[in-house]
Amino acid sequence: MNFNKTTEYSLRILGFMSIEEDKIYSAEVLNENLEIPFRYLRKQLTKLSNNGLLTSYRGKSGGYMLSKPSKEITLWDIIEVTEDIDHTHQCIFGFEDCAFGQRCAIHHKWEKIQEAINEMLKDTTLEELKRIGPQRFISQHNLMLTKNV
Amino acid sequence: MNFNKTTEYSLRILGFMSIEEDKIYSAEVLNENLEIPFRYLRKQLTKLSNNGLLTSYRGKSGGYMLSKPSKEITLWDIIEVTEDIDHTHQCIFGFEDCAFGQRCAIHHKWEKIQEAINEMLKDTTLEELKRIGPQRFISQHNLMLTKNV
DNA sequence: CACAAATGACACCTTTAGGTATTATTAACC
DNA sequence: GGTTAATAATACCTAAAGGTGTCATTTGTG
Repeated sequence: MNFNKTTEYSLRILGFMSIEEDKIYSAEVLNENLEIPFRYLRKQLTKLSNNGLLTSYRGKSGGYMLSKPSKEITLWDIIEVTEDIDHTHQCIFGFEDCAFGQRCAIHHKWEKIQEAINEMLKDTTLEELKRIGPQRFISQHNLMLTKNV
Repeated sequence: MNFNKTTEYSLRILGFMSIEEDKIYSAEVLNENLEIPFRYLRKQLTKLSNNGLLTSYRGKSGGYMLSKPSKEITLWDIIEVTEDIDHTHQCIFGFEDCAFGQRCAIHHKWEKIQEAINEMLKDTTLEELKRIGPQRFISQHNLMLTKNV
């Protein structure tokens, strides 16, 4: 009952980038601030670009920037890219025809929760994540660095 | 954002068994009624037994039975066996220290949903699943059989 | 134009969840 | 007690998610 690592990473990346949303961030910089394996981070960034969440700038002094104002990017938008299953209507038993056919006994309960989740995801924008503040992310990194001192 | 197959299967198994909760069901019978690969089903059943949700009877005319009245087994009990992560307090960003340390901006929203889920899981017992009725499960199977006619 | 510093594409490796196969053990029933 | 029909244990296989490595392409700048 949680999101996969790819979603987690994407939320972290975009959350961090929304702190200064007009800035171009290189993969290098993101790697220094977020705890995500460098190659995988790179892969993710290209994916997020290809799916229109980021604009990428190639060549020297290139990098990535949010493609839209942070307040126009919802968590839902992000998750649509990173989780490929349809999570709007799913039967807790995993029966194919449950969502639209015969309902299982606890379907209504489960549906209510799904709706609450979806609503939350659609209502929450990256703007809201700014409040995390840079120190939130950076502290993680420093923690690792200071260990080596 | 959903449960793994193992959880799904377990809910299906126990849901089906709660229809006639005093009956002993063999793996064979369960396999005829639920769409779960036989070997994997067997494995699951042993696991559910080892974790106290089912009582197993070995030898001829053996099988499995709910270890407690269905109204005393919650979905939570089941999920505790089948999903090994701690899903009570998790940061949507996957930061280790988020749950009890510095909170991320949307943590409270996420926490509310988690609580709703947990509450639902703890409140719902297998008793409630009886209402699915046998035809709910069996129809799935018949669907496959009739295809071959 | 050449070099350096960035991303893009694509193939490959690793770990884990999901699924199989085999052999051992148990217990009812003749 | 032997046979048969069930579960138990354990090891192995497979597919998909997570993670790496290499080389090509782009672009700012001396």
